[in-house]
Amino acid sequence: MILNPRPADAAPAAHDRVYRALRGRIMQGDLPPGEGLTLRGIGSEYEVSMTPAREAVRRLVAEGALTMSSSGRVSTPELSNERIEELAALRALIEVELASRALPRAHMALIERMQTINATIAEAVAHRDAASYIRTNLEFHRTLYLRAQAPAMLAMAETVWLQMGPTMRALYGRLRKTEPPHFHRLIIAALRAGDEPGLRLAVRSDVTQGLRMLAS
Amino acid sequence: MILNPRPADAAPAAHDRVYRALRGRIMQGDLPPGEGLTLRGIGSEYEVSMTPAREAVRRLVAEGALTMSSSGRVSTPELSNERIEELAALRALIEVELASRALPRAHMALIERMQTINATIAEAVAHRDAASYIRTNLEFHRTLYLRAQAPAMLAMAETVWLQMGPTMRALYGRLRKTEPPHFHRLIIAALRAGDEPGLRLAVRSDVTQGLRMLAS
DNA sequence: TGAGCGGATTTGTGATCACAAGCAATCCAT
DNA sequence: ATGGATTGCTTGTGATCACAAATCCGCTCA
Repeated sequence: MILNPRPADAAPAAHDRVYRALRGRIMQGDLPPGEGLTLRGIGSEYEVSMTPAREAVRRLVAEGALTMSSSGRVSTPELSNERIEELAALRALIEVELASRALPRAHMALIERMQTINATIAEAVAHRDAASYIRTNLEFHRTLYLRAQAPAMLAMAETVWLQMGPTMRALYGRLRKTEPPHFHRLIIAALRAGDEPGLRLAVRSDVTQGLRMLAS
Repeated sequence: MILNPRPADAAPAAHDRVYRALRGRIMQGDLPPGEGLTLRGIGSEYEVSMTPAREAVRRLVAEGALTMSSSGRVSTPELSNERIEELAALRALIEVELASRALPRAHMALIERMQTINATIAEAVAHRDAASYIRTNLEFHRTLYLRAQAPAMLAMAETVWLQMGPTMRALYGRLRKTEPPHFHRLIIAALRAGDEPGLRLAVRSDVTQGLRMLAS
């Protein structure tokens, strides 16, 4: 019985390649809010026809990563403050639960890996590299949450990240921040200590800190 | 400035019509888990070509309402027990928050409407009408959550419902239940009393009761 | 100077087709 | 009679095209 008919080295489907490329760019804030996209433009950029471009866009719209006007034009979303607050609240709910579930499985090797990622984040902050900052920050969280063994929850969390991508870029770009992430150290400390309430608080604080930037 | 260029009475786009029809059938448990779907079959059923059928399916797959094998075949998902537990936990997290946000805005008219819906649910239970039960049960919850004024959260909750649709049908179908929903009365009572902790507990209990059916 | 208008262009939508891969029923050899 | 190869049908994918609607740009007229 063949379990995985598609070999790992096979060429991925065109629509999936386009989807992944666009998704990565959106999630790490490569595209500013309100950026317009056209099917023919995407198609020529990735050297495919309109069909796979349309499927990739449709999927991203379904995930909330792109918005579609009533006439079918697609663009990156421009989030209202209310929606940003909602998405931050969702992050807090879901990611606190993910962290809590990951805690009993978080061994030393994982914590050290997170510390390494955290060092990379500090570097990105020092170099004012917003894209690298966002990408590595998400990697920090994902590394922890993968241990929760909860794929549906992780997928939900990533969907929220995706929706906030363009806005995050705009927020961090306007910010003159030099200090490395404070709450990440608290997260790591709580993991070491096996301190579940402390971990929940640290994750919630880290996730909602963007809101404070917004309010200022 | 034209805010909504597409009049309300205009014919909706074909792919959207197909999407809505399939979504409704999946969410209310019309399709059993593991049911296979074909693009040409969907197309002929709704009298459209493969293109809109493909877009509707692609969107439902992105939302987790359908699964796609590595060869591209689509079917309703057969959820593992671990995934059902995850989805129930997500429902508990998100819907408790939605209920909590709706509480201060829940006026008498809303509570009475929910009681009316609850009566319809009792009828569905008495008639052993699983599809009507699921549909009306979701309407009960949605009526409350709409008051939370949190569209992103509501969308997330609906996505979870969608993923559980086929499985819910299978669960309720195998159940020999005659009593109307107990926790719905607790929800209504907590709303009347303005009792937030009680409301949170009642919603959490109602949402996770399916898990107990699964364990038995 | 600016608002309204008309045509040219861009853009999304849906249908159709060619193609390759999957799947199943069939047929043959042992 | 049974296990395995093979043939034919089914299915998803991607390209292309026609079409309608939206958008944009330049012009005109107040």
